[in-house]
Amino acid sequence: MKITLENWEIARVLQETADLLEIKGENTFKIRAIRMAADVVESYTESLSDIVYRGSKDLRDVPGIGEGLAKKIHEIATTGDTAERRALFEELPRSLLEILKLPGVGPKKVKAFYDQLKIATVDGLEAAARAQRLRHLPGFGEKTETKILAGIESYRRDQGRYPLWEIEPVAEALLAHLRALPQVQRMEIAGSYRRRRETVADLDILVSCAEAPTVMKHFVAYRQVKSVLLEGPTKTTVVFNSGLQVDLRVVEPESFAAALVYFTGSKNHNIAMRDMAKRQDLKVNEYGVFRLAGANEERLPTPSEKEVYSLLGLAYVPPEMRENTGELERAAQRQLPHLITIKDILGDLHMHTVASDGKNSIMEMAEAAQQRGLRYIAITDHSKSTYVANGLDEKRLLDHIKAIDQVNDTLEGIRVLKGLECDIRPDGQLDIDNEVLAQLDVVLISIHSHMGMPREEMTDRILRAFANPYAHIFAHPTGRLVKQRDAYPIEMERVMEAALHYKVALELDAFPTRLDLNDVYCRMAKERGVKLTIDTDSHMREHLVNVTYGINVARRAWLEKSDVLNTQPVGAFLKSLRHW
DNA sequence: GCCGTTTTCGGCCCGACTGTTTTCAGTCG
Repeated sequence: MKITLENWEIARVLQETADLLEIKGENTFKIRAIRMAADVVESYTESLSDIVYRGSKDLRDVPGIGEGLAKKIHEIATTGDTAERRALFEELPRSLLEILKLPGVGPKKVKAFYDQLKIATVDGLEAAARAQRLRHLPGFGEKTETKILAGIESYRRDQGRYPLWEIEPVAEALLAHLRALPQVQRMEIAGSYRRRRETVADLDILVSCAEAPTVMKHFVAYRQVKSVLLEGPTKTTVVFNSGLQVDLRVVEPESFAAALVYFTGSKNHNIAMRDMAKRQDLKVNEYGVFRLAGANEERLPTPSEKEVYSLLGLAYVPPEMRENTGELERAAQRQLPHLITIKDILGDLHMHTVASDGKNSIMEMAEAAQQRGLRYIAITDHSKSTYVANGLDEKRLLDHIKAIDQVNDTLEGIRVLKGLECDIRPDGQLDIDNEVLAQLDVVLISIHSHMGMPREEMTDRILRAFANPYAHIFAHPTGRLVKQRDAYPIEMERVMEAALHYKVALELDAFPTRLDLNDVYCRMAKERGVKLTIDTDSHMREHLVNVTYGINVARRAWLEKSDVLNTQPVGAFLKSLRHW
């Protein structure tokens, strides 16, 4: 039977294999190779399942994948698992993987607990620690026992990764606290926060200051700090009352740029960059760039991040691109894309009013958009199938069209387009008559019901909707909600092919809980020549600011102005619908 | 297990901090 796995599902099997091999004590470089391959798979913009079934490409052409991993991936794509992983699970209980997730517990400790005390679960470990049985193991002591109990507590309370939009105000407040110190020269939030990932696991704060101890003291005294995990002369780690972990690193001013590159990461970007440095007899670390000459090393000046990259023969790489997904090769060839910015967005094509489930009138939304500098918007209330949102039927929609015309008659400087967010019924038909759709400027189509359909049926349903000549833009294409709801299963390769065929644009819905399409799929669309739109899906005028979260995703997907339809003036934009 | 202007074997990024150690292994990022 043919099974279809998304790339992230294949990546997870590989990561688990790596975890198990690590507990077994296998060669660390082999493990690293598997983890690297898993990361490559997860961000790969072609379906590996598809490649395997079609035989359309040699997996060994993918960077980081050679003979062995190509075989493993083939096996996973066709059977869902590997014989190797099954054998490992015969030997080591699955629950060990959970122990491995505990902070401060790595593969060596997991192995020691299991081999010497037969501990296989987090509960078992907790009981052993409470009974003071861990301290007798060689290399362990009383403090380790205490730390493990604390680690278990934080793991149980841990909410994992936090959405970026939730963390931003927390981060800003902390920066304000630190900025109050006159000794602080430069300060930046680095890590995945700066790379603008949709969620972050912790905050990495970088400060340049000649008096590190003063900054550390001030940091630890912050009112949100609940406990201190590590405290050294240059690095301190604390946990906030909310459970968020925050790292502070203090460096000398001359090292700030190199440290910023290092702490922004990602890890794989750093590894690849340092590897490139080594080939040029250079060394890169968080203190600077050094030229190696025999036993001596000469420190090269790095006043800015741009200099750090430049010394390695690279163009400056924007933080959002630093994921080791090909950006370094492009930087070496001076062929980095010119990433889209918020200023490029001239229109917003997805918003609701009091006519369906919005909080403001057409006029209020238009005025708010105009204040933000937009040149056009589309009012796209729900259609009748979304009855929980008071969706419009044909008659109410026709009245709404008239109301939009009236706003256009009275408002200068912004154009309000007549639109609809039209439901795709389970059979793939749109739920509003074509003769009414024909009177609209912009028709979004989207799925709000029957999300549990099997992958193939769901894909067929979407493709039938694309065939409707009045469908312009497929809104929030996967239906996922960040950390709340997985995407409904679809065959993304087929959806993209059809989008290109019918010239239906795909939406990047910037609403912070959606961010749909995500970064990997947006990049996939760009590579296939499928156009996107970036819209806020606003339900009140205050939501219009959320476009910035869409820009975050777009930049991570390497999108340029030309990839996004609503960067065009309104006339060109309207002509481009179904004709890009 | 991957990879190649040191190539098909022998390398594989680099450093901070902790706890248990008398010089370092484990963990983390």
